[in-house]
Amino acid sequence: MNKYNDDLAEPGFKTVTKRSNPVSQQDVANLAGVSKQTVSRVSNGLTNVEEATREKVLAAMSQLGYRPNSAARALRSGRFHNIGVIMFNLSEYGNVKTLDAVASAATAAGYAITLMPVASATEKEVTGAFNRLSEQAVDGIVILIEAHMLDASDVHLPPGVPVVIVDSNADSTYTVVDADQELGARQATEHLLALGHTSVFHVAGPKESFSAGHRADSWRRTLQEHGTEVAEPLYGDWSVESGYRAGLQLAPLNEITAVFCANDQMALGVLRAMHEFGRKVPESISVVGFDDTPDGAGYWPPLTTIRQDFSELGKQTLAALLHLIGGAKPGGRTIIPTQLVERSSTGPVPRP
Amino acid sequence: MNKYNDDLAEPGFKTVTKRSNPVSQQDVANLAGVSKQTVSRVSNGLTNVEEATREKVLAAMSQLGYRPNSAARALRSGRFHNIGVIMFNLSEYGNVKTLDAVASAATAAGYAITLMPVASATEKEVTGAFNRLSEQAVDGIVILIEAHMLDASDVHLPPGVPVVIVDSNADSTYTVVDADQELGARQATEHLLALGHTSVFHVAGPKESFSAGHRADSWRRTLQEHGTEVAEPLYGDWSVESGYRAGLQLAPLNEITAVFCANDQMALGVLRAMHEFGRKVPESISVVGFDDTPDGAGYWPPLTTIRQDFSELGKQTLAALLHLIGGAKPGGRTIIPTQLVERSSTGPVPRP
DNA sequence: GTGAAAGCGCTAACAT
DNA sequence: ATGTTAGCGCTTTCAC
Repeated sequence: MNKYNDDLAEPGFKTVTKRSNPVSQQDVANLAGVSKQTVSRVSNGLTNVEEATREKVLAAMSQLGYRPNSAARALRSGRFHNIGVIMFNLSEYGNVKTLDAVASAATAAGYAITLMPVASATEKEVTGAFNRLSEQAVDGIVILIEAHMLDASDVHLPPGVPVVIVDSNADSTYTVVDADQELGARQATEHLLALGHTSVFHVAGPKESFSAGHRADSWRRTLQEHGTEVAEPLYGDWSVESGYRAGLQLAPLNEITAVFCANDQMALGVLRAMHEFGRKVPESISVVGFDDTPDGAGYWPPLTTIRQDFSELGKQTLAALLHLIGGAKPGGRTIIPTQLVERSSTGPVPRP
Repeated sequence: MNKYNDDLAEPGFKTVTKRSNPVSQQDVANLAGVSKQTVSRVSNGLTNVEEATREKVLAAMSQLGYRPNSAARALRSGRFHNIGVIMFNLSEYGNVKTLDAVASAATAAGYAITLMPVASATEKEVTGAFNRLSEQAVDGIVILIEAHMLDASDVHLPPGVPVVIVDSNADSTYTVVDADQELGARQATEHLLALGHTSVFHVAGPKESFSAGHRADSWRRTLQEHGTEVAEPLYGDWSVESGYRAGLQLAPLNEITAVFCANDQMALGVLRAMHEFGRKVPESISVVGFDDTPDGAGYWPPLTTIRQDFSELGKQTLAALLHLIGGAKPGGRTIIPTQLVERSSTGPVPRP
């Protein structure tokens, strides 16, 4: 089972075969009987090559199995057609979904994605990842980490490299793209209020998270605007388990008839706690999530939640980054609206 | 909202700022008053540099904000310290989890990860991704696509580039790393049989999937070995929705008291169908999943499932690839064992 | 339309 | 311990 494990310790291998495909432009040129510049022209699709020559070159290329060496090309042109993504937590649905969208958009635009995972969302880790990434050949960097440490003042990214931060602080001097956390929390809260609930309890995400903070703030503000009382939220860590623990505390409290959870997973945990305690959802208590994960529709009961458009988020992120790479000035904020998805976990306030 | 959208259409930008950090070894050398070769030595941590010189160079480096140009380094050394990953479906838990593990192990070994998503698991797409990847500077490639099209005969990967295929066919001429699908399906089936169920129904994954096929085969074989009857399985597509549809068909059949689902999500769908129909789990019917997704413990009831060790899978994949890069011959299969996780969705056969 | 020359930033090989 | 030379594969510039 761990037949290779030993080698993981070594930082790279010493004895190494050279690049497997050492067919150069020169080789192609020799075979085709032209100069390597002509091969370069064909390779780059330039027009000033006679059709007959082009075909000779193409034939030689495929015969030899030529593929351009991107390192040489990048060295020469100064551009890499490669975008770095720094991520913490490849297990969170939203991040992965956003990564997926960024990657698809990047591929469509002719860019590859270099992934740089960080073990923890600390300043040191991110700075380190950033440095490794700028040593890798990237034209720009996307930071997919939502945490307060990404305050512009906290983390020192070497200037000059185009950066877009997803899901972070509004006051950043970087370019920021984000889902409309405020809107989403407002939609959830007002949906519950409109159903007749006198107040809405909140199971919040971790305090270090920007988006969790924004959702909690907006929930509180919405409640205040409607003149209803605001109870201190319970804080989770996005996990099902933490939602379950929160649900266990909430279930015995009959005066609580509506809960807004900062993500779908914690909502799932709350649902489980309600089932165990015997409180019916939505007859006795309504639950709303946030994210619209694909599983939500399969929860029991199917979960009412706030849909984040991660695809759009990813697209916009890449677009903003390409702008930066194209020479645009950093800064500015792009906000993607959210949407209420009404399923069966919410209902009218119970008659006492 | 789509302030940048127009630009996504263009394949790359025309007007482009040059690499933002044009500090070369030569610049550092000038400032430090040494040759650039010495800078190179310091940069690569070689020992034959006097301490005083090293410090001068280091000081010059940080003053200038020098970072090595990996393109030049790669061009020179023929190695990129970069591994390509071809993936379909960044939304499937197992794939993402494996990617995460591969990425972490790669980072630890000094390699970056280049992600190459494919829109569909067709031969054409994978071959295309493979080609784009070998133009990008990668030392080796991991293919994270489980589908029959990845038969060695079906897809033609240019030879020479080290490749490891995860979760694919045993007969491949490539190096293959896989979870022990057979063992997992056997564990699930025997767990149910041991509980006294006379037979076990199967909700299978899509027919194109290797792992789905392996799980179904092993389930069937286990049943046959125990001399119990085997009903034709229902086929889903891994989604909650497809599990729900299968569950709707199964719920009215009282003779079915045990269901083994090929993944957790379809099990979730089955659970929902049982709730709707009013069949109690596990009192009236037992359900087992496959994967051990983090949400499973929050399902109602908490899901008994088969745990795949995706972290180990990812680690072994990277290790195998590094071996290949180091010059090892391709071929061979590494199998990671699975494990039964017993929670509350399974119980003894109901008394009629 | 095509070719020759130069050089991107780096490291390996060979000086000293 | 440090410097000098050469050249990785490619594109850009300038000839023809």
